[in-house]
Amino acid sequence: MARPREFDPDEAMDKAMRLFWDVGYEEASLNDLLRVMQITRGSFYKAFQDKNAVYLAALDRYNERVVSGTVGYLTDPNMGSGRARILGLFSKVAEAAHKDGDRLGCFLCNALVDKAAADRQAEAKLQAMVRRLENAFFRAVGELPEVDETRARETARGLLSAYFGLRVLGRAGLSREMAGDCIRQVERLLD
Amino acid sequence: MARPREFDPDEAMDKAMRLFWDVGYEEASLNDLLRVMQITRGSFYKAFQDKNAVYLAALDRYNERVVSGTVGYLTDPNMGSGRARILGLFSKVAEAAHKDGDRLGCFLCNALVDKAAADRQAEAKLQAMVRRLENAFFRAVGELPEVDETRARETARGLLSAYFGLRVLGRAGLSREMAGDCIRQVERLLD
DNA sequence: CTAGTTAGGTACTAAATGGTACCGAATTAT
DNA sequence: ATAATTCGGTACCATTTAGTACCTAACTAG
Repeated sequence: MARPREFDPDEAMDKAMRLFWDVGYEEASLNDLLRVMQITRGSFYKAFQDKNAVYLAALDRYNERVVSGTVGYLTDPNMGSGRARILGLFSKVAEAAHKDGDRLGCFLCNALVDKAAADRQAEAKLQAMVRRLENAFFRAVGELPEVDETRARETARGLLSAYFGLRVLGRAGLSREMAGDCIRQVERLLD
Repeated sequence: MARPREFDPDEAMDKAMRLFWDVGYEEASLNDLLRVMQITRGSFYKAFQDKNAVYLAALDRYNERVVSGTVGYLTDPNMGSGRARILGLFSKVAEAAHKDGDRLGCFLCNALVDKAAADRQAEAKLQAMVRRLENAFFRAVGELPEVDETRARETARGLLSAYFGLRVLGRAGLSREMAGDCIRQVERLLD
């Protein structure tokens, strides 16, 4: 009963997420957002609330799309042993650090560093994602032979920390050699 | 042969570094800087070049003061065995994450995430600091029994990644329990 | 065909941004 | 004392910021 939308809000949100992911909240100006989303101011404020709401939505989207993918991979018994899945994840992260000339890194990790303290809503979302990742590692580690619950939790947290560390080093432009070394250390945590 | 400065540029730079450290480059407005440095616009532009130059100087300062301190600790034979120094460093990091309600984290780590891609001068400084830390870990690891050069380099890089990981988790407000678990995993890398 | 409704586009606003100009104040060399 | 010089403070500047107002375009229900 009115004029239909000429853009796909879902696609636009996706572009917004990518921009926030890449450059963070402050560095992404509204004009930058409009450019990558390929919409104008009018459409933006009609379809969405404001910049901050879009940022929070981008975090949700990252959780639903990317984090869920990672959690799914880490906990999918069809993708090999727990050990293989963990190492596979780290290999993919290392590989991504080399393929993306953009050095995207991990939105969660980036956001933890540059937005964590500021926004309470964002912080809650970020902590939830951290917990999801930790629990996914925990489940994968649980499949290793001879690990009790306590040990599995410890290892999961060590892996989580190693994961973020690799992401940060990715932003520093780590060499293939260095990535390999980091992964070899992760391997040692699994023995 | 002129009016003397009424503030200590060194102290002011220190305050500037703290602010950049805490909130990053973009989030620290010039007014914020002037407030924490306790000087006015006139003094700022007389004593320093511009905001970006102060940021770069803050990175240098962090390198000279904090990174050098960490490197010194990691490589000082008077501070116990290589193993003890490494674990001591991680304990201090975990402790800092709890003492600072501010959740400062590590300026290097923060800057890698939110400024790395943007500024070429900053990036060079950051990569130099990363190398210094890696080499410090390498020297400490070299003191462990039964490690050859290759293995020491690998371990050093694993530790570097774990270090940044813990710093990121610190920004997420990690629990004391979680920090302990992460450190226990670091311990396993040293066996 | 028309009235009603919503989207798209743009001119605009108030506030904040980093940076400059320029003034008076404080000091020193003569 | 005075000239020279640098500092501290502030008014100002152009630009950019996120957000709003409002008009026209496009569509649908009747």
